[in-house]
Amino acid sequence: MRKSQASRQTRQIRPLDRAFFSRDPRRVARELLGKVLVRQREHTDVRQAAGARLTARIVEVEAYLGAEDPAAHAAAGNTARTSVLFGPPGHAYVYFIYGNHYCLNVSCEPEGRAGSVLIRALEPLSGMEEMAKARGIEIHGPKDLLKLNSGPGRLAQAFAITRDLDNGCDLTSVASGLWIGEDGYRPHGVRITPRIGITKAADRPLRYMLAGNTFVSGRKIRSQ
DNA sequence: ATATCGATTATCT
DNA sequence: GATAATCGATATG
Repeated sequence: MRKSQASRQTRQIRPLDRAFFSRDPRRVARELLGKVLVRQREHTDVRQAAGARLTARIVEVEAYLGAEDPAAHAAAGNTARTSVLFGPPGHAYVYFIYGNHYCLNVSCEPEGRAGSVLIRALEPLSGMEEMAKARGIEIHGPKDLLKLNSGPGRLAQAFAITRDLDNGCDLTSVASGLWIGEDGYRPHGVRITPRIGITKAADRPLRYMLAGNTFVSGRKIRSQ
């Protein structure tokens, strides 16, 4: 077990409140590191056991600053696609990209402003078998855990996040079946770099990650 | 080890 | 018609 990983311990998880998200996305991004994404499916049949609870710690995010940020989808204005970004904070903005992948954001700032945070990588805590099944892979060793949630498209697939089902859902509500919570974990260090995979405003330092965490997306670099 | 490329579709020009 | 907040496979040193 590498010491760079965040704690695997899972205490009780309590959802974050709306005020947490009603702030500048840079602030929200930094403070989301170490929080936990939870997927608990509703079961419609009483005789059927509830699905496994999927939980994973947020280790990498990016801030998007709203209408004035050229790299943000909100720069195109309030359209059918981006309306969630302009709505109340703490809601899921799910978009489809490159014909293949869904990505999960959380809306930030008070209603009317379109800042958001893109969730880029998670460290799995529970439900790894379910995640692997959703990803269409098998886990044979510790290295395979890196393929579950390290990358925005991957984590969306692992958590079975789609636009039809999850866009606009309230991430502060346990009843949503998809929410973000706090389990008492406190990050040790935060590292900040430019955002990944964008062409506009590509130099701004708006990518936040837990320093040295193994589950951050992208290639591994020695000496950090 | 890094580099390049194809997949596949919603959205905007 | 072009581009995109990506991933995985393949090629090459």
